[in-house]
Amino acid sequence: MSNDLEELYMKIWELVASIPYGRVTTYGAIATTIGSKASARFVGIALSRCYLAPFYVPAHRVVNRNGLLTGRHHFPGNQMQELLENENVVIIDNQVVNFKELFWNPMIESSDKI
DNA sequence: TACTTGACAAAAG
DNA sequence: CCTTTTGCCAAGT
Repeated sequence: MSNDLEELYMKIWELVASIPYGRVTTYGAIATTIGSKASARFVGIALSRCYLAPFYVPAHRVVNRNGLLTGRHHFPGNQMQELLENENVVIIDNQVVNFKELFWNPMIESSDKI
């Protein structure tokens, strides 16, 4: 695997790791923040391989642009939803309630604020 | 090497 | 409002 690719993975993983507790973001937003090198699809790939990350990646805080938990089948059982609920995120019908309010924009809020 | 898949998204019909 | 199309790009087979 090329180093360029690994660097891109690292950027994505780091960004995901910086998502505040109890907040969520989207694949597209991450891709936009990383730059033109990335695409929303690529972010999905990076997360599917987040077990390669040298640190913990809270992938459950990343949902699709509708607030839908499309990545849930990559977690054992119902863990994605359970993890979010542990962070006081309410989920109904595989969708994040208050998604608009809980959405964390990595471009604007990227590390502090809330 | 070629074809298919997919943790996406935006636009068109 | 729902389905299809298109762009995207690495990974798996």
